[in-house]
Amino acid sequence: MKLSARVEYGVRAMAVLAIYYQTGPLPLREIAEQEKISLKFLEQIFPDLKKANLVESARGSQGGYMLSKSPNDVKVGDIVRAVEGPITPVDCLSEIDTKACCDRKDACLTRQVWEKLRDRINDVLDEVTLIELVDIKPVYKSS
Amino acid sequence: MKLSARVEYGVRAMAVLAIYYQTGPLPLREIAEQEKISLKFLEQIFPDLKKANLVESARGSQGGYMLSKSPNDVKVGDIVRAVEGPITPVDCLSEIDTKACCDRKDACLTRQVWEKLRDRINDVLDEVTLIELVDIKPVYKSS
DNA sequence: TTAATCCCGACCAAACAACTCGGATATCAT
DNA sequence: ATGATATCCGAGTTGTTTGGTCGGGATTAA
Repeated sequence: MKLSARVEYGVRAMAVLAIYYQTGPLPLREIAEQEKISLKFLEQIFPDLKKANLVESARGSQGGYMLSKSPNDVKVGDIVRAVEGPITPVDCLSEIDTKACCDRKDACLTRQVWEKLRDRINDVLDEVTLIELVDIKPVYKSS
Repeated sequence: MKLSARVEYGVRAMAVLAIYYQTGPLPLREIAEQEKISLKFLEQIFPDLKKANLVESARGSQGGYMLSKSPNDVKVGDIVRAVEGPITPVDCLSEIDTKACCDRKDACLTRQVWEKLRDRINDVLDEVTLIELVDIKPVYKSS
């Protein structure tokens, strides 16, 4: 039940883009520096975000990436699914890969739990948008 | 966001044990056959279930494993945590491993989502007990 | 033209997952 | 006692995944 570094970095990077929303394209180099993430690794992640229409890119000098819609409308779930693919706690649940499923589909005692789990995970991740990540300022302890 | 085969097998095995509750110890060989799981692999999983006091063992001939409490009282979450350890979507959240956490703990924008996610996952898994897995008979399609 | 940027594909080392193997030890039935 | 059947224990193995790196190509603003 771990998220990959890809996802973690993807969400962090998108949060940064949310902060710089509507200020023109932001180069990955900037994000990499701010978030201490390998530039080359970020370069691998962003094509996925682009395919999912979450970001737009501008090539060449002064180029970079920008959100393709308001931070309001970008759910964390969108990012996770874009970067890691559909969320399936067990392979058995993936629609495409029905052969990997247990043969006795109907009799499978555990299937229901994993379905419930999958749905709930998607729910939580879809409840939070980039706005919430960026807007709610953390409270610094005075002690 | 995948569960390991260990967990999947662990839950399936515990479901079998639930069916045979109070009929004496059931050898892993039986479970392995019924669920088509490698015996040797099961042997690796069960010590964890025992450490978590979910099962008791009887050694030697006529031995095997049995639930140490009623299927009512065994939550799927208990099994998952026993077999895979505490559920932490990102390392940053594990209490023990605070050094792995981002230095700027309070300022971390994404932490809140992962905390929420972790809590919800635990909630779902704790809502379902072995009884529900075993009691609710699946509906076979007539078509 | 040059520097910055996205884009693309290959490569790589370490970690992990999912087993397998070979026994040691305990216990019951005969 | 002696097997047969179990749990127990630790190490080895094999393939995949992860989390990167590396080198360069294509594009564009200054």
